[in-house]
Amino acid sequence: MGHEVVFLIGDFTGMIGDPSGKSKTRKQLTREEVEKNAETYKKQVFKILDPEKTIIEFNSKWLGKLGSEGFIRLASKYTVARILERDDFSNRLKENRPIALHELLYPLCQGYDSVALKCDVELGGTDQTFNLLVGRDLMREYGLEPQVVMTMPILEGLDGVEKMSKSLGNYVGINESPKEMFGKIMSISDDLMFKYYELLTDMTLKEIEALKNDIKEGRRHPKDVKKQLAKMIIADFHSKEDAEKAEEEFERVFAKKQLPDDMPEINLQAGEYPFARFLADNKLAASASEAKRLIKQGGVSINGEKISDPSYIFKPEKGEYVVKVGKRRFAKVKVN
RNA sequence: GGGGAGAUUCCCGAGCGGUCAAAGGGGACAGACUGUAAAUCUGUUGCCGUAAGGCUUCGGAGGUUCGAAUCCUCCUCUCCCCA
Repeated sequence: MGHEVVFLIGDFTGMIGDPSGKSKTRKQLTREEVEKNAETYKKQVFKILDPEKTIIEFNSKWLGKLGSEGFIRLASKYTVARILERDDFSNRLKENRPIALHELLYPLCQGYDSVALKCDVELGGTDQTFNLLVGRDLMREYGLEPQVVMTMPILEGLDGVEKMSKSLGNYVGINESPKEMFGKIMSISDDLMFKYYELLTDMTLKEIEALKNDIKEGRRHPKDVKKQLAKMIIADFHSKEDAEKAEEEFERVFAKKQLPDDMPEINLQAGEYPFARFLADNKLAASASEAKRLIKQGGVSINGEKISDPSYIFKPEKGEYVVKVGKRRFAKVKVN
């Protein structure tokens, strides 16, 4: 329809921190952090968007120029009452939690982006509805045709509760290895899997419905359907071959309990090592204390043999050992 | 400007001079079960140490005390009420 796609990186607004859905004041990012993030965003979007047809913009370009005067003028276009309509603000107010003044400015800044870009349409998650609508109001104030707002459902994270986000640690990263992706997707619940089908694949709702029925009537096993999901997603971000490989690897390691084909290697001299210390030093456990706990709980093995003594002394001789910690931490120990 | 309440381990939150590395819940991790599912059950959850034990932690800095998360002083931050 002759639209241009602009992928906007909020490098300026990032310094405020989006208060959306947050119950507390968000940590402000420094210039450097924001710039570093921006680089990784670029890398990630082009896995999906066509670089030829996408313009990347940074909102510091116009917001940075606004200056104190410009900011005051911008702030004069909106009222406190209207800003406070926002759920997270009014909730925080009600519950006597702090709201810093700059947070109130966030929606205005984001709205001003639409003014600066003279947007026709802005897309965002449903959690962005308020901010997107402020954009419309501001456009009107600045004598522009208000943009059309399109929102999409929020993708839940692996826990199935919170929205998927890096800071919550419940995410699958676009840049992650096929292997990681596969594992993470396989660990979601069956219910959540359909949501992922909806939001992350090109399958129609009808097809997904059919899938649900197949499972319900026993024609397909949920595990296979989930594997198919994982493969589809990996094919999008990596390739079909990578997806196949990830599946094989997964089957080998978890279904057949064999070893992964690439393990981090640890080189060692023959000798005696307090085992817990050894695990901590090689990052297989956060600390020696934690390593001891894991051993006590039966989560640690050498060459498939469970170690149960927390004060075990590891006495490797020349050769190779496979150390397994928990379900998914492996290391190959090479001893000279 | 005046008055009041508060800051506790990853998060929420109890504790109010020794029995506190600190209840309880959440999260996370491990084990059982399984489909590495989810749910459930059990356990673990500051660091060092083979252990005995030691060390550091309760907003920050001092102080009182044989002994402080707990008492005092100052500081920082947050919330409420009045102006």
